Amino acid sequence: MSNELAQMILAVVSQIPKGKVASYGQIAKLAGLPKHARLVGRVLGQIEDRTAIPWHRVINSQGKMSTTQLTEHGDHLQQILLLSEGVVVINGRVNLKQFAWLP
DNA sequence: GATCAGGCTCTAA
DNA sequence: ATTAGAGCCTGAT
Repeated sequence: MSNELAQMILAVVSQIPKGKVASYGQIAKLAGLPKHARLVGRVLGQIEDRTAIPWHRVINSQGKMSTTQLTEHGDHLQQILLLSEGVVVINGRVNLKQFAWLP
């Protein structure tokens, strides 16, 4: 794993404004890594709970969450976090037209 | 929706 | 150093 790439990716993720979401591919592109969507997912999965990165604002291009994150309460953590910042999540899906982050 | 193939990194041998 | 397998994806069938 290259920390350089991870840092760039995390830097971009950190820039996602509250109440908006971005796709893996979009993050990769903004980080200057056009075809590295999968790497983004990998990096996030690695640091998701160890850092203060808003990983929950990153979803796939179809507006769905890749992993089913469950809390001790048995709820979808990512969904809860998004809802708490005003992003509407329906059936585990986000309305990209409305909440996609447009830099 | 579900499926397929593409493009690229990471890890383990 | 090279090879092979697998992956929290995407865009087009």
